[in-house]
Amino acid sequence: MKIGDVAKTTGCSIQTIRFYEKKGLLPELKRSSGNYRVYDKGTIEQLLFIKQCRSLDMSITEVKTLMDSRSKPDQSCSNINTLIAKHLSDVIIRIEELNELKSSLENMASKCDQDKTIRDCGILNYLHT
Amino acid sequence: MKIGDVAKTTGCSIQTIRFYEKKGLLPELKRSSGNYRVYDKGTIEQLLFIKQCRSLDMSITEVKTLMDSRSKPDQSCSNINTLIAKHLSDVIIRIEELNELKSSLENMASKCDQDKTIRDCGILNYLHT
DNA sequence: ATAAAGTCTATACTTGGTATAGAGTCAACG
DNA sequence: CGTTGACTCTATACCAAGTATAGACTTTAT
Repeated sequence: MKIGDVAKTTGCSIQTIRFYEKKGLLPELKRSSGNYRVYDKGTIEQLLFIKQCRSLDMSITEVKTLMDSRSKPDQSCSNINTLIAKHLSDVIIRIEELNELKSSLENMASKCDQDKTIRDCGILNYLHT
Repeated sequence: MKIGDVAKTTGCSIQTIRFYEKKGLLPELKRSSGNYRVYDKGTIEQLLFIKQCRSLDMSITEVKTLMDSRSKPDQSCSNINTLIAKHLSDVIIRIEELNELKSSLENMASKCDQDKTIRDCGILNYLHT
């Protein structure tokens, strides 16, 4: 399988696949006689795993940690639980931040309507305070 | 006033102030004989304005738009209202995305507890699906 | 044989800063 | 007057997570 096929199958772009490889997320890959990357089913699974993690907003470092764990099947998975718990707590904190932001913006938006001049704009005056 | 004083007064770092200048947010500044940047009260106000906008998560481009508007006091402020409304709607969309993310993560976290091996980790198995 | 499509590497760009290196400036102290 | 220390200058590189090119090479199809 060549990189174009992999891109179609996984939905990752060609550049992204090469980018993940450079970041160390796709180990030990072979090259054809013409120096083309050669992929197998395993790589596709790995890419889908990465995609799944990324869709959950995990960083590449986090994904790498998870993938490294997979190669040590007899170890405890407590660090994985911890990683996910930390990630979840980060998301919750971010939601709270954004909710406060939303209130501020709504408050500010209410200070003005469309039909004023810049000079009298309630939003700009609010920001200028 | 030199850049260090401005940094202390505004709470922006020295590098950040120079960065904003390079981005065109701090116009027409003077230099001392020794080529030091010289600031006045106006610049401080401008920096606080930028800081306020950034604390509302506006992009530098958005801030620039607002600052450019301030120099045309007789124009309508409708584009400012539009800018803020768009920004608010982006924030709301992001909150919704993060709430879905949170549900997914909670669901995934519930698939496992701390005391399993990597092989049997409910989280990894969930992600691998 | 040649043209088109695919792939290769290397590099630059994005956002909003942060962090150096190496050089120059300024004030104070002896 | 010299020199030390604090401050500032420019230029450059770095972060995340890709995206987008240029220019060269390989493979495929006609």
